[in-house]
Amino acid sequence: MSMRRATISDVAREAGVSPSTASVVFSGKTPVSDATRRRVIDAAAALGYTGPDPRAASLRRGRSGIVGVVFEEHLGTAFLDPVKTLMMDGLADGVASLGAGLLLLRDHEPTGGGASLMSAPLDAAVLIGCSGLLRESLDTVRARGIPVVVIEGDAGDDVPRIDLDNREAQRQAASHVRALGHRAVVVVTLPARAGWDGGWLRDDTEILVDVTRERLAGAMDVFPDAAAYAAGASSIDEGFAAGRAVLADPERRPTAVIAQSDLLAAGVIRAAEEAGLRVPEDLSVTGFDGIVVDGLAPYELTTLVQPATEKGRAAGSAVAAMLEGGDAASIRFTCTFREGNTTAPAAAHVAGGLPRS
Amino acid sequence: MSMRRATISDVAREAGVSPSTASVVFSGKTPVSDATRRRVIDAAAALGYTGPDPRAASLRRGRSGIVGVVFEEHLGTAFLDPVKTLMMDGLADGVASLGAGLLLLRDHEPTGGGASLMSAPLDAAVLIGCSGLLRESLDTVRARGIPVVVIEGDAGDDVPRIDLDNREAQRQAASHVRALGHRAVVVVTLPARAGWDGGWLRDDTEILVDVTRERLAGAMDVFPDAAAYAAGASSIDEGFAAGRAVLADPERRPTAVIAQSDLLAAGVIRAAEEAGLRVPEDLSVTGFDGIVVDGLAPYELTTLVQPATEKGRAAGSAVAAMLEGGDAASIRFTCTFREGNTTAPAAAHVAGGLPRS
DNA sequence: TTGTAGGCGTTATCAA
DNA sequence: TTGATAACGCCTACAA
Repeated sequence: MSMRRATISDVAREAGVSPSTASVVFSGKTPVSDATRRRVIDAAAALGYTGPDPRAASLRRGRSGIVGVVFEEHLGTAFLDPVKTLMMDGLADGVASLGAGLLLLRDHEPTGGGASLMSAPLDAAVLIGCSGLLRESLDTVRARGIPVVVIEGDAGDDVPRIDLDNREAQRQAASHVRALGHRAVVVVTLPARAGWDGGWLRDDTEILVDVTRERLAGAMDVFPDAAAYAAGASSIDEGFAAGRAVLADPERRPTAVIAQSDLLAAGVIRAAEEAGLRVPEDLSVTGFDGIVVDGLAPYELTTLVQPATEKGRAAGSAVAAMLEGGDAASIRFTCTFREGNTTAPAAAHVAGGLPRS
Repeated sequence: MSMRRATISDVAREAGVSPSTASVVFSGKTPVSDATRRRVIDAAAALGYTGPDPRAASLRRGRSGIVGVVFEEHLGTAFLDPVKTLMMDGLADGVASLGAGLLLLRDHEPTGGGASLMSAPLDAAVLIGCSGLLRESLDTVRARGIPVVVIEGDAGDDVPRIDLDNREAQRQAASHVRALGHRAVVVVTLPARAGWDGGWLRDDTEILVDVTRERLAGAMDVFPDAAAYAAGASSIDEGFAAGRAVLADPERRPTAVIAQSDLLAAGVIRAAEEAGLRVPEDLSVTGFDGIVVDGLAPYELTTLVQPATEKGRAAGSAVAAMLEGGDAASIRFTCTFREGNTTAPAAAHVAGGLPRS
């Protein structure tokens, strides 16, 4: 029973046609007479042939139909973030139009053995994030001559990027908060760098994560003196911890918190509730992302809606364009400000000074 | 500048050795003298050759180093579930030892064009879930003669499965609840089938999802008369909705809710808070999964901890075993009961009858 | 330790 | 509409 699998030649022979004709029946690239097609199909069925071997096809065509997606974290960590999850969906769509699938890759292969950027049969690669490892991954991919797109990362000039107007968007939310009369404002930011544990940002703290820096700059454009607390990750729990820290001292409580993600904002709201503060009456909170935060109802965050799915789709399209031989331009997406029920005018009596960090 | 990429033959020629020698330098499968190696490496560098073309190598070897993971939903939906996310991590580990990567596949290709089970260069496939489509996917894969493993799904006898002792585990939690004196208990279950919108289960409701059915059976073993409300999905929001429905009528309120997932349990707790009930004093709640529910602190769910990462890793190992030519046995994992602070003895005065659904 | 030879299964090209 | 031919780039017996 150890007979080898049927090949297209076997099918052709069985059907009494040439291999090229049989091939064409499966690829549909050239007209074939109905009678011939029938014979080939039947022969295939008889032999249990289920179609061309993708490996051979990809060698011949020079395409594997696979796009690598490189994460800098554990897959588990990456997918906990709804924004990335949405991006993946968009990306899946984007490359599907190209007839490709997504291969998950970690840029820091733990076991050393796994499929890697070096050895996977990729047509193209999408890099996500902005760590130092990205640099390395980028070099690998480019050495292989594979088209690459970077989402949310600084990759040098000749690599198309998919970006967001982080600073402008955040400035918009901050302006909204300011227009409501808030003066005592604290920013709760995303991590300052990989391995960050949470804590107040000082003037000399180096912020290595682009997104964090840009959004913070946007907030500072409006509130130059605002203190900023960088959370350990983008999650409700970390937001909660940050919120506790920010609201710890009743004397120095802000009347508004600008959070750099919806999850962080949700955590801050929890912390406010714990401290006996009402949102938005006693504390206004803004988020960033515009995702659905599971379990946050009945709050609707005042936030910046980013087109996460679109970003993924755009990356897919960019990759597709490059594979067609074209040049993919970088794209900068715009966030949309959405007012929810977590911001309200500042109560006059609580306006007070805040410490500069 | 449109010169074709260098091949291993080019490198060999440049280095003054034969192609096979050059090949061996890259694969390391055979000893090569240092001098030769040097020459080959240098030649490669000079030509910008970055290693064997994975497409050609995979044809020759008959292995692509790619394992397909088939989901029955949108990727976004799938990854919102922390359990799946953990499984993916385990799976990534499991197949890495095999030198493979994970290719994301949706069993219901929306655009029709994308990489599919039919055409992707897979060495093996892992199917997750238990819908009707699984059947179809399974047939496709097996027709191709590709090793396959099913996680949490009924796949017929000769397909290795990775399973959980759902019924026994749930029975254990139910027993705990019963030992605490609860008699008025409602089960909040996972969806009864794809497309389920949430609602009470009646005796004649057909439950098409294995996990739902098994866990429910476990609860019914202990509380044969318990009513059951099937949520629309495993999320806090759906749990909240279910909780509202379950707690709606003060006259018929249960003293304990057995939820089939931690996310659902978290939602039920929210609903309880909303209804002015204290957990666990007025209402005991149990979950299932043992994940970290972001934002649930300070509650610690009484729950069944399932080895999600292990499940993924086991699937990876099973696949690896099959690729080695061996037979992979099905594995059944066991959950561990963990008591948190969301269950407490039933208060005597609220013991009351519950309607049978 | 190195080289030779043959084929992995397909498909693009061109001619019939 | 069909068929012959020639790669695609690599790897592995096996021989030297």
